[in-house]
Amino acid sequence: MITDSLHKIPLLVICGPTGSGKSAMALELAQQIPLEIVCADSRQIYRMMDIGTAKASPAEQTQVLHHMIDLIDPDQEFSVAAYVDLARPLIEQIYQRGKLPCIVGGTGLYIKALLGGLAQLPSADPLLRQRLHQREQEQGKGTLHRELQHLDPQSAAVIHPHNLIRTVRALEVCLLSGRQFSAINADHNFVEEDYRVAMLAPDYPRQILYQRIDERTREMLEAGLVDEVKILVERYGCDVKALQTLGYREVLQFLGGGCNAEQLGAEIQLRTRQYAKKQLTWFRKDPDIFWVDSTDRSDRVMKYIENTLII
RNA sequence: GCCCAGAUAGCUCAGUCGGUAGAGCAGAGGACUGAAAAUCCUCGUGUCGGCAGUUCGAUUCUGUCUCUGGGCA
Repeated sequence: MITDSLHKIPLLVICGPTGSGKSAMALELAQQIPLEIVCADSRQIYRMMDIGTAKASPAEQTQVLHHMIDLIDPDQEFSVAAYVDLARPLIEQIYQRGKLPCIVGGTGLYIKALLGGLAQLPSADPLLRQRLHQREQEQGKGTLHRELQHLDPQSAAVIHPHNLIRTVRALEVCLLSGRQFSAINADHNFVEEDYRVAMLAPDYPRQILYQRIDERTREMLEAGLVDEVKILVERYGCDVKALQTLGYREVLQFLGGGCNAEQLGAEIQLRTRQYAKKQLTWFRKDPDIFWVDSTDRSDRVMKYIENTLII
């Protein structure tokens, strides 16, 4: 058993809410352990979205190699599955190079899928989705959920009728695979274990975290977030999904005259704090995460990493 | 100084024809398997501005005081 686990690739994961200093923690650890960073961030995937996603600076990217950023254009579709497919070989290669792969990011689902694998589900079918949404519009709210109740009662019981996006996805899976969404998931359940994992998350009192977020938002606006959004809109219009990103969405409103400059800052800060809270909900339930007190200057973290990863 | 309108949850306000109150937002908690920075769910006791009066009973009616708008001097 022990030898079996030693055959697995060691993986350091730094997760946690936005603004908690995950990247800083990774860069600091890189000075002690040779590592390469694999971002787990659903928005840093996009090119041209640098300021608002707090992407690592060019200087930081030369200091330590970063992967899984700037992969696609803002008008392209992306998914957890694509993330896992791209990240897994990368992790393997980093390990072959004699470096420790270090996952850094706040997209909980991406990390979960990377570590636990994904069920054998059919991938997204934009046309089918469009048709389903249209049906909901034409035949009234609740139509799709009732349909799901028929095809997959278990999923319907778990997915709230108001949650259209998840209802559509469940229906999509049922229709494309001929099997129940709930049944395929039950077969899998995120239980693959391909890596030896140590998970860290920077820990701050909620109030301090919120202060950090407020400050970082100010910095983003000073750094030209509004101009970044303007360029995106010029090139891709306002309807691309990437512009539904926290911060970008609010700037879009501002550009449309929906609020003034002061309100814009306050609005982004508010929404970012709410997002951080949501991330905390996600990560808190993971018992494997080692929450690192930001004031802790001891070598506890290094010891924890060494013991867990056996490196 | 006079007249009018307000004062109710952290904020904006609704309401109680007299039986101690409720929405939105904020906040907190939660769900999450190819859109996840998305999407969705749950949670509302607060001297109803102070004091006095009428009343079995006042946040509600009356008086008065304080404060905040607006108008007139």
